Amino acid sequence: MIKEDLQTKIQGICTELGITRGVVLEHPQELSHGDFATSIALSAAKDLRQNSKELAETIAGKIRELGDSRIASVTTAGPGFINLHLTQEALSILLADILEKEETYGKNNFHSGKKILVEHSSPNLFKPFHIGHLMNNTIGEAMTRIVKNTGAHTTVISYPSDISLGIAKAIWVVTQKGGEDWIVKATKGIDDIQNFISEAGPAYVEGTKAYDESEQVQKEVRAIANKLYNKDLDSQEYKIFDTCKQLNIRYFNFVTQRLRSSFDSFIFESETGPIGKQLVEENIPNVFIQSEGAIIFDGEARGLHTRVFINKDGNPTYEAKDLGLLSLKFSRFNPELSIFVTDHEQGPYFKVVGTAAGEIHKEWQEKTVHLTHGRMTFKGAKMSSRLGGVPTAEEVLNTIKEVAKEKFTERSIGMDTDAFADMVAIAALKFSILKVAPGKPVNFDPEEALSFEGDSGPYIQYTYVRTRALLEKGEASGMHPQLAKEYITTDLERMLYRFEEVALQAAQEYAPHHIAHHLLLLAQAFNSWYAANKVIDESNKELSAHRLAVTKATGTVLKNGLYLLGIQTPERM
RNA sequence: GCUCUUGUAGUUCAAUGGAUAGAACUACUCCGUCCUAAGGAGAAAAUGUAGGUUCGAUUCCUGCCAAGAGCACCA
Repeated sequence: MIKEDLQTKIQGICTELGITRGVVLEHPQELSHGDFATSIALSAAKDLRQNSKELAETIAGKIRELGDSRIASVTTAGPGFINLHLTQEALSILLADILEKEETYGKNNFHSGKKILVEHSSPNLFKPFHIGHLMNNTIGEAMTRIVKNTGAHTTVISYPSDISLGIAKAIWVVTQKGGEDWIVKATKGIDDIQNFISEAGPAYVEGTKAYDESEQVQKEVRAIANKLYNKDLDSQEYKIFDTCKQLNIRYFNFVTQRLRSSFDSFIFESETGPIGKQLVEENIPNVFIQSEGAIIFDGEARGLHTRVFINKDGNPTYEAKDLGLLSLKFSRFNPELSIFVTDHEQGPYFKVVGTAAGEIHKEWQEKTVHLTHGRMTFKGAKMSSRLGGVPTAEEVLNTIKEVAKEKFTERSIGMDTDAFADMVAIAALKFSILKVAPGKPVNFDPEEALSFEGDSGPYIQYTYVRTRALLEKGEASGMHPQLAKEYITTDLERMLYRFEEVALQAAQEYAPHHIAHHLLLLAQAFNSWYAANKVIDESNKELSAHRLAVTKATGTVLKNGLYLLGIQTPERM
């Protein structure tokens, strides 16, 4: 990467001058200041007891002496900034690199060869996949792709909750309705997962209500829960549970596929309890201690808060189950880095669990990275839900899709409108999540995301489509993308090569929004350039060929960038 | 109460301690165009508050104010 290369060279010069600080090269906000800039002279001036302006001039002189053919000019500015301008030849080489690599452009080897495990989208089976999961999936999928882009071998898993009192309640409802017979009816006797979910979705809520209202129901539900926990495979209830579980998993796969994400494996909550419990018991009293009849981790003694791992009844709590999950992750997949994504609210909770885990196996804590995302809040309660005000993922997607469809009928595109509307709807939603820095709450304004204007996924898709249309038109006129030997560089060309750096930064900081932000800047630069320059000009074929090459490079970067965000690129819209 | 997170244009978001705090939406002025106007150009608008560290602070530290979250057998 040109940035790293130049940085190393300048670092060498600075070290010779006795500067001990690390040189940081950045892109000045103002493009006219140059392609790269460093403020090393400003920060080092005091150490060396020198005037910062003079020091900047000294360093600039040494950089000029390097005679690097990529550097057009080295200037100093203000109190001691050093600005570098790249030569047109250097930019040409960078552009040619994009054109040559195409879909592989933007890859790096930051995690080359490493085994990385990612867990996200963990659903509560029997509860609908809701708006929160949509957010979790979007971030998890983007991080997976970004990490894969660094050369890692990734394995993606999900951790479905398949056992709880709540699930026993849902099974009770299904049993009341007629058990297996009802399931067959609800699925219309075939594999209609969607219909099953819309029929069975309310069961969870109904079960909770019935449970709260009747002691008899409570007794029956507990009996069911026992059968589930004890894996009473021959019981009617367990069979119903198993059928429902399989259908729910099918549904989960169905929804996540619609979102363009897939999973290599699952670890179920029902697997983690016994393992977690055993781990806790094996580590008394060095990690866990008895307190008030329960087994706890004394977080307060470590500056955190205390949590119960095994309750008075001797059952593992969520804490112990998460410990079991960690254990399974490392024993099954042996990752060098394990990433998982949850709601931001679980941050303090996992800090405690992580600390406890670290006292059992250091690597469990050291190799685990917890990414969190904020809650999604709504502006305007446009999307209703039968489930206590929390819209399901499908309700959200379908609402956006409908609006997208209306837009397309205006345009009348000659292709499958339905699939197409889905693609754009998902882009709008995902982008509105991913343009925000991680960990912050997302204020989702359906109107804004649906407007498809400004900072949006569809805006970038549209820009990409524009590049495709130009290239097609060029081909039709017999003009092929070809960089000119000499040309006047534009801001657009100077932005394209930065994508490599951005993709790396996103991986290093676990921050997909850097990519989203860069794509917006690039799309804007391209659209300005497009408005100011006629790309296909029959009277100047050489210039047209060059501009087509720049267009092609832009399209490549936009496409690769959207891919890393988990967003599809249409060829026409 | 204790702990943590967050306060940036009217709104939604950016900004590894650097140059004139960058976009988008909205309101305002233009471009009906010829390669896709889901576009482009222009003008207006912001760092919660009081200190501190620094050549330089939206960024680091402290107090205050405001919002959100977590804090014992739920998940």
